[in-house]
Amino acid sequence: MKGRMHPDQPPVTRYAGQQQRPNYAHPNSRLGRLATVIHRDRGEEIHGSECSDDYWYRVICGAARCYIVLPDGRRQILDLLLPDDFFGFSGFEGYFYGVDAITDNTSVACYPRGELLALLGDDPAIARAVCEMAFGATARLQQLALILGRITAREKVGAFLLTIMQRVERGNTDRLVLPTSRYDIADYLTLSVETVSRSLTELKQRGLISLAGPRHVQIVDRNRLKNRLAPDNGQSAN
Amino acid sequence: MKGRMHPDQPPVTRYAGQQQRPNYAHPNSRLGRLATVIHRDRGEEIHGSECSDDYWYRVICGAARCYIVLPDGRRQILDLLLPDDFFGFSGFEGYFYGVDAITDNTSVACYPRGELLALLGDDPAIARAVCEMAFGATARLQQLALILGRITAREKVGAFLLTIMQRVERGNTDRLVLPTSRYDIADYLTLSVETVSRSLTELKQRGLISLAGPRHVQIVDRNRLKNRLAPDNGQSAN
DNA sequence: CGAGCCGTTGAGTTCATTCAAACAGGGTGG
DNA sequence: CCACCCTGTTTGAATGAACTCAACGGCTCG
Repeated sequence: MKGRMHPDQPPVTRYAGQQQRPNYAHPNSRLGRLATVIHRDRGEEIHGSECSDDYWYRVICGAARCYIVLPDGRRQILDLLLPDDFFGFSGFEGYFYGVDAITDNTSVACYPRGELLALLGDDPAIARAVCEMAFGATARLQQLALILGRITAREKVGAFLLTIMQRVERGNTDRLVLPTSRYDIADYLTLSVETVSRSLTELKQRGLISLAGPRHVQIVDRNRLKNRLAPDNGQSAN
Repeated sequence: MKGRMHPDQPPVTRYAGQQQRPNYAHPNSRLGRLATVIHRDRGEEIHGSECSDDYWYRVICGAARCYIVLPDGRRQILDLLLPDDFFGFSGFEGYFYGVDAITDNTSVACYPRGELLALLGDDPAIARAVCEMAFGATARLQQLALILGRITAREKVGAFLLTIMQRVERGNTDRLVLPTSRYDIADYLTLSVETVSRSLTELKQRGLISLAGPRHVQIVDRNRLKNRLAPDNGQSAN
């Protein structure tokens, strides 16, 4: 659990914002002084709902998963956080939720909710920065809802690959090193691990992607991956 | 299609924020002057992606649905907007999206994205208000992702009922008048209409809810509805 | 080497979907 | 008043897809 798990793990310094974003929260800014920075290796808990306060989280380097444990014991990952991504849980008092590192050497800034809210009214720059981070979180959640709304497992996995590729590689290339395990993908897409695995091999066999090791993905046919992965269902709903 | 659609529709003035929120955007405030207010009846389009600008939307009275049309023609509803709810699409350039009224006499304020962003740095009060609206949108999207993450259709429908009940009735009662049709529920939960209908009748037959007309729902057994609707799966995931 | 985790593949079952039909309610017009 | 249409909702039957259970290979680490 400690050392390198996969020799092909990506270097954790890669920049991964959705749009370009200012470099908020320098350690000596007002926002930065509010934060508690936590360093963790893969699989270790960064924060959980048993902590006394509610927090918002921002990944500094590495990657993290924000999840909720459902009443039936399953784990739903609500967000995958790459550097500069921001996330806060809202209205989940009854549930257990938490943030784990998914790569080694991950650093996360934790902002106490109340104090962060109190700062909003004081400083327009802070409010603006927080707004933009919140919009970034909203954008990722919209993407997740859209992916979860897909019908077939192949479509979900395909949309996941395209989305995560956009965030990790910023659209510069067709190759991707996944920061997530199959289990994390499954918990993110609400699929079983087996189905994720089967979908990936099927996408490979259809020539839409190619795999070089479990985490090295190359997009071969972007259009087919984006548009119609279901065999055939052309008619609209409603 | 014109007059009152359901005589039992709740008065549209009911307050429906997730947490208590200030009354932003009075028509004569800076934020209010930015807005274009649109009035629509049930089923009419409020705004769409063919419009020249990107907008953020806030429901003043009535109810609305924010949706995206997927490449396969299906419609995914990303948010149901009740009074004072705020929503903006992010990063869906390739897709068709829109906002429709789902009750008669619905009014929606449309804020042009660029101008709204420009205001953020100027006025801390505006930035704070926009922040809180964005957090509200984030909270609803998290709830949606959590609901979509459920396995069975019964669980999805049950979670939907509890969530929408919380938002419409604010937890004061066990009775609810749904603002949505079965079709809207289906597009929100990514289910077929038939499955939504079947799930509701099954929940009724199990004694978890009771139905008086298609839109009158009463929660009978809140705990069972919340916790385990699947027949039997006690073991934890992971 | 054995233990443990991750990933893949196979076989059988469950469950949501599609296709199809029927019913209820509102509205209109003969 | 009744026939008719249209929308929304419900129910039935059959198909198909993802799930569970199970097993195996690869890899790391102790």
